[in-house]
Amino acid sequence: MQWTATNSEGYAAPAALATDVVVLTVREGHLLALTVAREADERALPGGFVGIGERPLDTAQRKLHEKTGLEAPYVEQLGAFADPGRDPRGWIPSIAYLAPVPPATVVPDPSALWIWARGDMPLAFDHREVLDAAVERLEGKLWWSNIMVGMLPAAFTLSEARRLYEAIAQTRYDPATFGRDLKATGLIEATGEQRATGPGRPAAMYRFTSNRPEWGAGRRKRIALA
Amino acid sequence: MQWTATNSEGYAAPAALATDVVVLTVREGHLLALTVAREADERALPGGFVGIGERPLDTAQRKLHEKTGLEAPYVEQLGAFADPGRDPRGWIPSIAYLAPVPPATVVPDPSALWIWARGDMPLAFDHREVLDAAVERLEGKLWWSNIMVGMLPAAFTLSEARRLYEAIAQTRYDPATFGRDLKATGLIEATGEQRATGPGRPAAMYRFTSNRPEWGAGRRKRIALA
DNA sequence: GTAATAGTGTCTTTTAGACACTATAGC
DNA sequence: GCTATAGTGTCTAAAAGACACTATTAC
Repeated sequence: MQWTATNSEGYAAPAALATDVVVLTVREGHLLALTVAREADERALPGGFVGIGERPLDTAQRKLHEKTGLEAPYVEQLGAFADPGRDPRGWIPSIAYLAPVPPATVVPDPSALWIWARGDMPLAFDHREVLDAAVERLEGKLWWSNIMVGMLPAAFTLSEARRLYEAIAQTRYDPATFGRDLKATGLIEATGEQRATGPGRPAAMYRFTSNRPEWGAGRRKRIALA
Repeated sequence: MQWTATNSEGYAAPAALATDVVVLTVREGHLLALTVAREADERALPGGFVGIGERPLDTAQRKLHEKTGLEAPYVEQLGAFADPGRDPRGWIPSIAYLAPVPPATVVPDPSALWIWARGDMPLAFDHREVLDAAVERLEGKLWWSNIMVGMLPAAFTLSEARRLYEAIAQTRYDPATFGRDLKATGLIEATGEQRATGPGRPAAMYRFTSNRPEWGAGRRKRIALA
């Protein structure tokens, strides 16, 4: 039995408006996406229904907070997914969001599971399509925007950034060139702090200058082809 | 009085799902957007409601056909606009689409009016925001994708293409460099035909190799800053 | 001292911009 | 011939990649 809705003008209306959040991070060189259990052997992206009078972005941020405890990170809209049949419960368009989060993020939800974002694990609804779009968006904006402001800690070293960028672009960057080019985007600044972890010269720390979606000066970087 | 809807589970639901289409073209060096009359002194982007069981992209293409008689051109999703209050009629999320069309396009609708896309004419709903997003998308993808396949005729000369690219990027391109770089995207091919218009050597004709959204090899091109 | 990580300088390759030059048309 | 548009070749400038070298830490 499907959910249905009729509006006050007498026409069929969507049964609800959903949001889905693609929470991405990198661990051990792999790009991971957060999934939650749905039914037997079926996993889905975290998400929920938009309440009446609620901004869909707020719904997405609320869901992100519930799942990860994270407050601030970067969230950007990926697009609408609204083809008929995408949700077996009825006519439920979904607005998908992309939220990169730091590798250290702990997810309290016991049903949560990080999966390989580039794998082929089947997902509920049209969530595989949504996830693929999210990966493509992250790759495409990597060197052109501050999209990584959500995945890097508030202050980070260039080595730390380089490891994340390498995992996303699926390539290796020369440390010297990487630092030069990331600074050249104009999106980061030195904090003045330093951090030493074990042996070796302490590394200078940097931060992104903005949390809101911004475009950088842009350098072209090679992304490994599938 | 606002439209409302309640679903079969007893919860408030969106009153409808809309699509809005940003139809863009270039005339006399200016980027233009198609608007239609709505109420007294108020203009809006063309659009309409998604029917139950209909793909929103099909709704957008249907509306494009009704307004311009155009069948094939490139249509890509811009995103969802669904903040509360965007439509005075009630809770009506909209999925916006971007459709570049050829300069020669004739719009049969007598209420249709081309406005300067970069102007500041106020529009109904949140359509100014939608239009601004469309312009930014077109600028951003200009040199990286086949997004111009909709705005150029099926076969075009490099000069013809250059004039459109210049209007969108708001800059001047060296004819030699322009041709070299457009070919280098790998997105166009020679048709083998030639066309002479008045004096001067006849120009070779080219076409895009695909009508579906594609990414090119990509060259960086400067976009004039606002 | 050695090993490990961070950071600088600079040479080479690739890409983009500028512009002189050639080609083919109408008149 | 002259003018107008199309197209080629090549020099220069800017950006990206490679890599040698220096710097600062733990041990």
